[in-house]
Amino acid sequence: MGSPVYIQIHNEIKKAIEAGKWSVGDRIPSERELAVQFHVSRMTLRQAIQTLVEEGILERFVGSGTFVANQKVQEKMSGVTGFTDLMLAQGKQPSSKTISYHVMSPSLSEIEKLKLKDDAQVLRMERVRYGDDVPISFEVATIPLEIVEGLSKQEVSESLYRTLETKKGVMPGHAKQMVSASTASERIAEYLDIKRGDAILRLRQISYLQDGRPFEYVRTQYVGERFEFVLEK
Amino acid sequence: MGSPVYIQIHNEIKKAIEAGKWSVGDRIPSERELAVQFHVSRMTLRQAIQTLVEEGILERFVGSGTFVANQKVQEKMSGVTGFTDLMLAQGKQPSSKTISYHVMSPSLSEIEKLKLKDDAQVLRMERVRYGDDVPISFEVATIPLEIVEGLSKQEVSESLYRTLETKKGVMPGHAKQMVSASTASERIAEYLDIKRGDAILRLRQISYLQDGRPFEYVRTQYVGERFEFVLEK
DNA sequence: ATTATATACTGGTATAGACCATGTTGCAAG
DNA sequence: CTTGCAACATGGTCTATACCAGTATATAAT
Repeated sequence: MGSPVYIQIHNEIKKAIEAGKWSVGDRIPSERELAVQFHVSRMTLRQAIQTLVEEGILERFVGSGTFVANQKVQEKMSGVTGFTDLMLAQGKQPSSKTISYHVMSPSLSEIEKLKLKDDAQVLRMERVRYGDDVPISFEVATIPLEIVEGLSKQEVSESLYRTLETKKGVMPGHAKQMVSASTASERIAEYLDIKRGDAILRLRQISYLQDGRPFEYVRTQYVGERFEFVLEK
Repeated sequence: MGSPVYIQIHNEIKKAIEAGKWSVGDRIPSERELAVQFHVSRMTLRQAIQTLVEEGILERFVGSGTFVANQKVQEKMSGVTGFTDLMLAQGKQPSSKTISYHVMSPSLSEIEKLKLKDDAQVLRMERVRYGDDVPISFEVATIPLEIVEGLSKQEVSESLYRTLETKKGVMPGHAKQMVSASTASERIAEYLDIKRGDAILRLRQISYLQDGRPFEYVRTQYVGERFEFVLEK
């Protein structure tokens, strides 16, 4: 396992809570107890708890203990969740067509956004996304090769987020999104079944793992007429 | 005196930065050096640095050092704060021209979004917003009349958020935003000094007070070429 | 039974060391 | 002068321990 011990413990505790070992309001064992259970020092255990507190999953009270907080599930999905869940949440059947799928040397922009080493290779995918068989977006996704090593094309294409959690034990953290507007080029218009010059909502998203490493850079062009981005803040 | 040592150190470093001892981009002494200077262990010193990093005042890079960050005031503002602060945060001089300013009966859409009673009146403003004298957006803002009762036109136009806090003691809470893309109509293109058909980023925003009452409904059309919406999640 | 008090337990702070992976730098080899 | 590499510096992680200030609980005094 590559990740630090406290991240591993963080993940184990999080899973235990999700699995129902403790419910909202329950007190979890004390730091000293957990430190023994996980065979680490209390300071390390505290670091794991700290990250869970920062995520709002746990609450601490001196003298009383550490408790499971009442999760506010809300908007945090908006950025970090993928297209698939987004469509399903709106009752639409998601599908996609892969236009290209190549390993290549990254562009300067990709090197910068993904903080790549000069000699790093990336996987670049172009896809058209559909909701109920209507084209919704054209996207170009770039992923450092080291992230997807050992994963099949299907695993990467279908649901990268879920695959990363399951197979690699790494969890997406935050994401940075830049939204702007433009108009469709001839090529994109063809893919999206619209006319050249029609309105396009552009979304550039850099997704980061919990340790801060960027793992995906996606540039998406949404059909303006068919897509709306909802945010709560 | 009562506060923990790491908070005291936090304050001292923060003051030193504000006093100009280090500027944005400067590297501050290493953790080991500072630990000696402040007569504390490195772990304690790290805790002080940690709080400053969380506040966005410092940035850390392994192998390189710890640096004074260029304050990104940005994102949490993005929704609930107004245009004025948004521009100022990006170092641009905000200004605006009011196109219209009328009290009227609300449209059906406005009644729904602002949860108005049937006989309620609203204030509707149309404005063009500029950053450094370049047109950035055209917006239509609708506010229930009861919210702005007793406020001058200037107070409403200039910075509604600040005025509400100061004069009425109510604080904006969350906001819901819907983002989409379209192209400019003839009228809007003229206001924004672009061509008909140019890309427009549309933002519809409903802002709520902390008690959950909606107090503002704004529809903004941003010039696609001149505006980018940055989000972090 | 109620109230006071002592005790045990909790998370919060702090220490002094250690090792690691990565970034920087200066020196040696070409 | 450039290149490659070794030495060094830096933040990141981790240990084992200690004491503190709050909270909860069992115990003793009323």
